[in-house]
Amino acid sequence: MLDLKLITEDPEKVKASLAKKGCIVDFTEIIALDKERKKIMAETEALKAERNKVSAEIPKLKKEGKPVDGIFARMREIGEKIAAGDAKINEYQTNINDFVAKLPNIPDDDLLAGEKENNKVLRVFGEKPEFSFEAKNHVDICTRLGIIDYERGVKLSGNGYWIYRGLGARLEWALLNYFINTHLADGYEMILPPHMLGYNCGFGAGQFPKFTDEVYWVDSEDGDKKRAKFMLPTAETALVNMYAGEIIDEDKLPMKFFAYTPCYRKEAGTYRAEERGMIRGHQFNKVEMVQYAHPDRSREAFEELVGKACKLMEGLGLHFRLSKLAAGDCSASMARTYDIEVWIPSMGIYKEVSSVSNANDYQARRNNTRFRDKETGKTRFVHTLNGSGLATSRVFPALIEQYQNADGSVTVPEVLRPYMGGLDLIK
RNA sequence: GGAAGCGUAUCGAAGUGGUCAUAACGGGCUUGAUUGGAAAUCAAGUAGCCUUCACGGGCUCACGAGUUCGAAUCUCGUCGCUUCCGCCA
Repeated sequence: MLDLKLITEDPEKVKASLAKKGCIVDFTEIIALDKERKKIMAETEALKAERNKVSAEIPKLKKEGKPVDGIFARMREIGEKIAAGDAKINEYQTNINDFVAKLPNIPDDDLLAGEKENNKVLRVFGEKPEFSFEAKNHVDICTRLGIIDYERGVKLSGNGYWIYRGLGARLEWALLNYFINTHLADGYEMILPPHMLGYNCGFGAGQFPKFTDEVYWVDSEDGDKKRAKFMLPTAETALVNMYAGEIIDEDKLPMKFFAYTPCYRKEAGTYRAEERGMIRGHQFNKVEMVQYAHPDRSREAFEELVGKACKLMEGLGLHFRLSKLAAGDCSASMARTYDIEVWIPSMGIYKEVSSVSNANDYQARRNNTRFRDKETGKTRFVHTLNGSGLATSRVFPALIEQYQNADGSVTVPEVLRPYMGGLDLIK
């Protein structure tokens, strides 16, 4: 959520910033509405002040036995005016809120405008693996090894679901454990949040109202979405709302968390045929990192999260790259996003395994997460940052393909072997 | 799922239509006094939001609606908590 003050004070600047994200808005109406709202508010509050004053005098007059009937008539009139004024203010406020809630975040100044084509590769890690044999895709390899059961996954839940089994399940679990242990070593607090969340979480994270149709809803028998629960599409949605409405001690910042959860997404629409296997599913595993940072130090927090995600990938020895996203390719809530993309040999492209973002105060404003500034004693909004660390659903196939051998076996990356009882080869 | 009770500041809690919202009373915390230092004691201070150039004004007693000249207080709805009962991987 943007600060309305920012808009009323310098609408042209906000307009230009949002345009970088491809969001074209006109603020003239909303500014006029806000002005009118303030005017009515001033009038209504003057009436309230009068009512409060007179109300305080009534018991005194009654005690003295003076007549109060005339006062009552006047007060009734004031009461009606106040009710009308409040209704008007509410109506305007609701309209303003709805408008502002739909605006995306302002991108950081250094971002290029435009979409994907303006993303910039910052760094490439490792090299594209060369195969002296005909390399296979991960679906064929996994099926042959019996470590992913795509067909029976579909039998259970339909298209977009698969079953990890045997060494596949263990490899998946090894990845997650490797991520978890790394975060623990870095001093992050481990969180296992509920997987079903209330509407307010989706709103606070900035995903609703835009994406209400792209998550799975449960327990909505009366059809009221505000009361139903949805399956979290990422642990960020939970982590970023843990302190909603609270005022945090400045000493506690930065707060660093990570959570493992499956992520549930509708991913509606048809995908290109090449997105086979586990590249895009309705349920995938992810370890998510979140930081609550002091606004003056959130850029450092951002760099830390990017560094951590890269370190995890480097540890696995995979070929990948780090990109800085153009303004229009960042998600709506985010001021800045770097993507980590892994090379999928069979597809000949890089696929996202981690997205690290700084929301600045956008999410904190939506869910009212503040801290008390020690120097001024005033409250300020925190900055929230998140990053995958990492999502397995792309790492797994990349690993299978990049580590495949001529005989169809797959070498287990060294860093994962301790988590798999020392196993070095899946065959 | 059923029944009852409850929701007031940092915590416990008083207030049952106006003179009780910076909010009684008590605890905690901060500062000061006292002390060699501490404990104990004493004193002072311990919301957030909106609005205004400012002085000031307004709002908030879980949330929302209603009754009333006036609501923390009465009525209804929603949410949450506690206890008891039922069910249960």
